[in-house]
Amino acid sequence: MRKPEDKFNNDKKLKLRKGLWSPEEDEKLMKYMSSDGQGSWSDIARHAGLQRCGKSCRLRWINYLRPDLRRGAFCPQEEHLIIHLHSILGNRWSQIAARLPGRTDNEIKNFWNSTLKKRLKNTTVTNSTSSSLNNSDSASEQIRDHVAGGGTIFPVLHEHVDIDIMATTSLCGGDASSSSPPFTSMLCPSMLTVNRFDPFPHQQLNDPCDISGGAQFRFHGGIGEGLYGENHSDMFGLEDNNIRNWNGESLRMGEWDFEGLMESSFPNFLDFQFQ
DNA sequence: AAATCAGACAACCGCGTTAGT
DNA sequence: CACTAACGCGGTTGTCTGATT
Repeated sequence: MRKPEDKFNNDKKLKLRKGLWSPEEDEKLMKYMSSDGQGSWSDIARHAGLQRCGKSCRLRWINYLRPDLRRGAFCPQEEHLIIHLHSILGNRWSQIAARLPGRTDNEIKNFWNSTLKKRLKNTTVTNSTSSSLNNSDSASEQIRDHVAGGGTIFPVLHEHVDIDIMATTSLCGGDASSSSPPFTSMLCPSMLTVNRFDPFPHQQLNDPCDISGGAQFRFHGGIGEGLYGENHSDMFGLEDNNIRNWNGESLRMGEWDFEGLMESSFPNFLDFQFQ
């Protein structure tokens, strides 16, 4: 046992709040995390004066209050990255989130289920009238199968890629040559070998693509220019034999099963040519 | 203007894993 | 080694909000 239950747990049994967080609760948690943010989550919940279980506090912090969160709409680049990562990793949202700076697994999961899945399904239906799509994940499964078989996702997705690349310029602002790169530069090989990403990238970047002032990342136009400015920090979190998630924690549980696949699939990704 | 619907997002729940005793 | 609290993840549900009728 990590820590014996103490008298506090008798108190907490009175009643724990559930449901949406109030601004006051947010403030309490924020204040506590910024000053004494240590210990187990149940400790934090108690000491911050919250009538919440530790689990709820953890979730609130990770998904909403964390200062390094990048909030707002997903950039087209992020969308493409999610699609590709999902094609490789499946519903391993935490692993996908670990490669998208400032995004949470919950956010990505919601985005996938509410937006991308439908869009991909439509695209796939449009592109392959011969195949039937009976279950809700068939679009991503088709993509995954395709990637696993050595292909790229682009034959399936090229229609909306064209659209999104067009949209990139207006959505992300800045000059199109630097902030709206084609995929070939977005996924340049250097991204696969450089440093793991900085957990607080907003401290060193000023990105026109940023929407809300949270964590940021940028895409440069040229091969050899990496992400995260001068650092070439790796949004894919690949470095040596160590990988960390967005909280800076080491990943566990067979995640390396996917890293090889990740690396081997990205060169295929680069085969794509814009029309 | 009110009712309904759909999409997006926030939060909870259950389960597997980790780690301390 | 067994037990158990804490943690982390993915699936699911609940709530809110804007669009449509």
